[in-house]
Amino acid sequence: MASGRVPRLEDVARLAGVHPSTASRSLSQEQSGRIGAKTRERVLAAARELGYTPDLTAASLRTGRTMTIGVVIPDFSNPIWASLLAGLGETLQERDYTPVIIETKDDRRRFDRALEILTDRRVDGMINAAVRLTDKKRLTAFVARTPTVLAGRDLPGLDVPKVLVDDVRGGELAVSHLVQRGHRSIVQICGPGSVGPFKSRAEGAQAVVERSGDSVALHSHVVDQPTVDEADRVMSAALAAGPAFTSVFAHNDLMAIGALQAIRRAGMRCPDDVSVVGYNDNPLSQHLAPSLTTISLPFVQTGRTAADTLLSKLLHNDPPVVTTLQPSLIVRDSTAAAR
Amino acid sequence: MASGRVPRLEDVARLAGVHPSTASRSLSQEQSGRIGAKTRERVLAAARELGYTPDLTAASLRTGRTMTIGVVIPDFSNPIWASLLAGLGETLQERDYTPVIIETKDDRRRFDRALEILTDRRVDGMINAAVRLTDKKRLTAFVARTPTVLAGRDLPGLDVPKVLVDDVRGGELAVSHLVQRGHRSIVQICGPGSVGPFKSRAEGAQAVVERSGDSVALHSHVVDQPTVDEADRVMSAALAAGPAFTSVFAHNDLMAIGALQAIRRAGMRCPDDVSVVGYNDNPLSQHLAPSLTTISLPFVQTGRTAADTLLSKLLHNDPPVVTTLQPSLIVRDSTAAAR
DNA sequence: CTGTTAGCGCCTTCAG
DNA sequence: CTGAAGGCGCTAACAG
Repeated sequence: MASGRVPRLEDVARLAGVHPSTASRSLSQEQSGRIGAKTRERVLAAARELGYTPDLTAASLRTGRTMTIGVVIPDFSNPIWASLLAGLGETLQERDYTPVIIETKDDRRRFDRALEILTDRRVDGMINAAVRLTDKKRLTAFVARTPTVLAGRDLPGLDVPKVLVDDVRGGELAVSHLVQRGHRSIVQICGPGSVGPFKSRAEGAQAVVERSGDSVALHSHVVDQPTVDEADRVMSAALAAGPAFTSVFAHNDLMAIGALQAIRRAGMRCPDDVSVVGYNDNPLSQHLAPSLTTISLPFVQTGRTAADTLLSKLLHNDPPVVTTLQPSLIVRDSTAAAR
Repeated sequence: MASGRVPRLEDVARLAGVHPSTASRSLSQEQSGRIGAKTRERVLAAARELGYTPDLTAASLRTGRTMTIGVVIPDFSNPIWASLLAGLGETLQERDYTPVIIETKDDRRRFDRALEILTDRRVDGMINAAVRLTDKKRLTAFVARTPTVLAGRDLPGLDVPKVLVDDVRGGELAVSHLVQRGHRSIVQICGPGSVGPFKSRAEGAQAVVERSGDSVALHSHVVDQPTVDEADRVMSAALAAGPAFTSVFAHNDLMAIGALQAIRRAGMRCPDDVSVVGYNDNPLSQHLAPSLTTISLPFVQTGRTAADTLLSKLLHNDPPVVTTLQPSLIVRDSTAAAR
């Protein structure tokens, strides 16, 4: 019943009547130039007949390359990382690299474990989208051994290629949109400060306020987890304390949804009473009621560029480059002029 | 600068003053019983000092096991698969297996490519949550070589362990909920029939209607892609044709969102004018306005059980088992009594 | 309990 | 252009 042994190179060689090394060369992309066309054809035919496909893991022992790339992300359940994976997966697959994807849940132990697993598997490189500002030490050792690209989250002082988004600018876009619509009192719901992009968004927000010369008040709240429920809690408290504000900048769309929920529960309306700006432009955000004004980030391109950058390091040993992509404001129905 | 060579077993052995194979045994879980406590301690110390960690891919050549499990899912961007991945990832990691995750986008070529990649990598097993009813042929060959578990989607006639959800029951739950609330005209938005669970949901819906003895009308529309936009399109058309219906059963939450959107745009209200039931209980569905009545599926448990089932095959060669988990109805605000 | 030996499947020198 | 030989790092048999 079981289809018997998996064929090896030797089986192909025997069937084609050549030496295994000749078979190997015939099947490899690089070396196949040095092989007679007829021999090569015979070998390919034999391989096809047996259903032979080379054992990549065995080959890696000899070549020193596993053709795997570690990919570390915070969370499968956030669709923004799905876009990143789509971008980089496509690019890696074109070069026959397979991503080994691990999620950290922004948990320190899981992050460490991820690096261990990637080390044990001898991945040829890593794309890391889950670094926190507190991870420098443990990353440094890894990075010394394995080519690494940071994607989406920076770790200042780590000298590796990076593909980043200008989150300071993103924070500016969000808050200046509100200011331009006449809002003078803004509540900001910040994600954890250990995550670089959240820190940058807050900086951008602050910069706008400062440029406005004290005419705008920014009330910032930091949550431990950037979730719907946490934002709901913060927003409810803010509303209960007396809504001296007319707008909200949430550091991601999930938190914006939490804010919307709290606003609704308090019997107020968005955007009539309170305007809300999110961040990330999650796929569903445009389908909410009201549809969410938010900051869109080029995640697919981030993934693609991160993969390109890593491959250029791996294949041509190119020097580290930092690419910075730009966010953009998407105006929808959750923001209106201040009342 | 670069931390030099990656240490090998030989380096550890030399530092500990033992033979490499002794070092190997000391580091392995299984064999370490047959080693003197002191020797073992010396080896572990040496390994720690050098930062040694075994090359899993080299070891696999000898052991014949790669300690990798292929995981095939339709789509990273759908959070239900994230839950599946969470469940199975946890379980696999406990046994030192690493998942190699590939998405198919429910595209035939990508599905084939996924199987090729997993074959080349010599994964020890596969958990496949992306089979379509049309995939039997190409799966059969793979399954003969590699232990496989089907998760969430069945392929009748394929004799492998399966962890399924009773989607017929799910369809029944959804539609009988509507019937009990007095709805006698229901629009059903069906996902592609090549995907087993969609077919089953439609069967369940039909069964309820038949049991009602022709007192309920079910108008079914099949879409190519189970997306927000497709459902919006179908729903808009249905509304334009004259809303002789009072309720909608969408085969997943995304399509329910599309339906809600179309209803809103047509100037009608949910649940006042039209009730809507979704399927899957996406994380965001409870935060929509109105919050979505839907069918909840145990995805985390599906993942966990699939991993357990596969491991029991791998480790104890247990015979194929089919586990069927039950869906449950979550009543929220998108459904009300028929007007 | 530990050392010796061999070889997993493949690719890559080196010869011819 | 093809064959011969060696070895990547590790672990499993076999001795002792």
